[in-house]
Amino acid sequence: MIYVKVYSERNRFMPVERPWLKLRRLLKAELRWGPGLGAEVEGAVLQQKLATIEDVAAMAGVSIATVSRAINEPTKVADATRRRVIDAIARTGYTTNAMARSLRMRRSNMILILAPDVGDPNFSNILVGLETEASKRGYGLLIGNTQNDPSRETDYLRFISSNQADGLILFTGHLPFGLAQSPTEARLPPMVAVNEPVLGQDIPFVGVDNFEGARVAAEHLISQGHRRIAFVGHAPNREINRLREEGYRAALGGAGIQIDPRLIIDGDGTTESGRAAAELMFVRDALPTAFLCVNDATAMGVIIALNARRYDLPRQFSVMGFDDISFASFITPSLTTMKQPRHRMGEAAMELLLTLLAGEKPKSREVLLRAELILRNSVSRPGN
Amino acid sequence: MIYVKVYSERNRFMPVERPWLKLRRLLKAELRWGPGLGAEVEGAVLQQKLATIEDVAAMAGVSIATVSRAINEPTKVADATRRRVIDAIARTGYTTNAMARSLRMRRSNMILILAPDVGDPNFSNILVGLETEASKRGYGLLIGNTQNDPSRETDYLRFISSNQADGLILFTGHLPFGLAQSPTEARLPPMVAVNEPVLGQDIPFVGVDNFEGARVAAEHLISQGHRRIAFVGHAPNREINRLREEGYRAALGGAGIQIDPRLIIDGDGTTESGRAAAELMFVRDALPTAFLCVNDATAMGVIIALNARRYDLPRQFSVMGFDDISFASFITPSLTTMKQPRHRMGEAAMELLLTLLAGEKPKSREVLLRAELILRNSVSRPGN
DNA sequence: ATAAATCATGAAAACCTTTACATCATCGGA
DNA sequence: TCCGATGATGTAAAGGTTTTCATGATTTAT
Repeated sequence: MIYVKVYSERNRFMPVERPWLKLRRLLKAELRWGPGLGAEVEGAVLQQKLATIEDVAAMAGVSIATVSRAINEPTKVADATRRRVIDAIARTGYTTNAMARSLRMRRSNMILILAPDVGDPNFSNILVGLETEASKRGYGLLIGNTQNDPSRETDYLRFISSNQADGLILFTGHLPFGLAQSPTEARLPPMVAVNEPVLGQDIPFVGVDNFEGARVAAEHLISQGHRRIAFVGHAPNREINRLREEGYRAALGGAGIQIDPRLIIDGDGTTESGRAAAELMFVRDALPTAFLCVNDATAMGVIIALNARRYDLPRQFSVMGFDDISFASFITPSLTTMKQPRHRMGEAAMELLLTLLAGEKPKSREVLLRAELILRNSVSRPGN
Repeated sequence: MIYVKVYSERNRFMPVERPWLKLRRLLKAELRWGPGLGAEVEGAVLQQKLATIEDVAAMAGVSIATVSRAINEPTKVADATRRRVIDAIARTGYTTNAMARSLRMRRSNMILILAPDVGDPNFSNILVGLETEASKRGYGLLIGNTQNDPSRETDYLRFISSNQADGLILFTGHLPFGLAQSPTEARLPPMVAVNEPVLGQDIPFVGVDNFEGARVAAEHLISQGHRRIAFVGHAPNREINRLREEGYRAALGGAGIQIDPRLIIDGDGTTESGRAAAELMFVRDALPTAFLCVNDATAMGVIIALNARRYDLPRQFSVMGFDDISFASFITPSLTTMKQPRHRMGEAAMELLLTLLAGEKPKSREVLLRAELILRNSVSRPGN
């Protein structure tokens, strides 16, 4: 059904002659550039108003269509003409108005980044990778800090729905609230989840292989001779924690080590949870020789607790983290950990999103990068 | 002078009748919405094409001008009409196309952030403040990572010159290369420098009062009884270092303490420079009782060096930093330092920029916030 | 009762591009 | 010599807003 407006008779206005509007348009060029531009070429950039494609066209003596082509499809214009246009562009200091272009092309060359906490150093390093790849391909980055607030998530989606952004990078681990209700995926904007996958939805994902990384970490401890290895950060409803714990279990299982359930300790990934976990070990009186922590923050908590109890690390206890956050190397003892390739994660995620955006089929909708074992001083052979 | 195009006779084309173009426009609404929208209201959002203001107008039975007014100046339309429009907006799922709006309004409600290193945690915390204030005022943030590369700086300026961003927040401490040559400030886009001022140019600035902060820090050490206080991070051509050293000198001068020039040590603010500085002290054999460091990274270097030499901190040496970076509390001993109000800096900078953007006169073109003394465990009375 | 001010609304311009369609010139081949 | 293909370029139509000016109707002031 088409909605048709029916005007009442009294409302059917007749257009009025307003010749000055036309006149204004004709005078525009002069109003803009003022007299003397031709002579004072250098002065062009001094004008307050920006040059438009029309100014360039007039100066080069061609139509605006030709100017546009000279810029966007240079092969389609004759050499001599192109030179004139380029010259005119230089003289006027013309820059394409991105708004007009976006309006016409229906794409903005902008990507919206939705992150729960922009201040998180883990995030900001990935951001650098995202930025590298985006700017290489001529895309700009728009950042949205949601603080896990659904209303802020919805709010930021306006950039998508208002055409201000073409695609979406998700750090939040869940669909933004405004999109969550959509029954099918068909209407979702192009997006890629990074760092944390979106569960239950088939959203393209770029992240680190947490299972494999944790397995490598645990195997390193085993290779050093540890048998009683605690896992700090049990949280089965958090995907990252769950996968890392799986990796830990796989490694121990592979080495034929029975896991003492008292060595699996809850933790939400904060430094404080690590500290509490270590204390709990002493209460339980079921001490391990090594702590494999779900992340570096947790590991730092463990180390702080052990230091406070005056243990000599790593002689009496080994500790491993995961992430390689920036101060992992500064704590005493410096932390042996699994390094996340954050820069590459960012690049890979942006690459995947831009592929999607171009309408091409990506090689794979899930990219898992390997974490790298970083050897420092928080791990040694047990029982010295 | 107006550039006038003179067409040769052969080029004066006559427009051709192409009635289908008109037809296409007339059919647009139906093509877009398909049949049955009226009946299937909930289905409106399911259409691929987004609703435009015209669709809303048709559905509400008013002109697009009235729809625009109902949205932007609600008081200017009659109550009954406004309700109809709002209803139609809800039914179509209409969102204003930001590109069209920006094109027309000549402003994008976007702010470009130019930072040398987006991954720097110091930066990212300020960013959170910027974001808070910006999103409160309906502005979006566009980030540009320049890595101090002039060509990247110039490149990012395209967002300004193409109207994709209305204003600029500068973290770089200098004008972006593309703007640097401009002889007068008149042509600079609205911008605010944050964290580091732009020297030699009258650019509005928001930062911390480095002089005052360093003075408070030094006075704290003096109040603990220290007299031989080293300053680590002498670098007179860096504004921040210079000011903090001035504050240190002012405090010592105020307390009547002669400064031993051997206690002033070069440093570029890196952890490594702190470590080297501490080593140098031992070489010079002119040991202080306390180290006032130009920033926390330097202080960490000093602490690492002293720990490595098996000194007992803070009993044998006190160390103070500046910044309160996130791991200042995790190193042993935890670092007494001056906390930068980063969140507030971000907010204040954005507030200042938006004031400028609104064409209003700001209260002050320079905002200096006070750093806060954070007492931890790296400072004690000397000579125990 | 009439003139003047106010109110609600519409038509069309303006913002600045890109691009579909059209035109003319030129060149190569028959 | 003529015809078709190709190449260079122009015209005008989108693209979706906001806003100026105009119009009648209604209210207020005289």
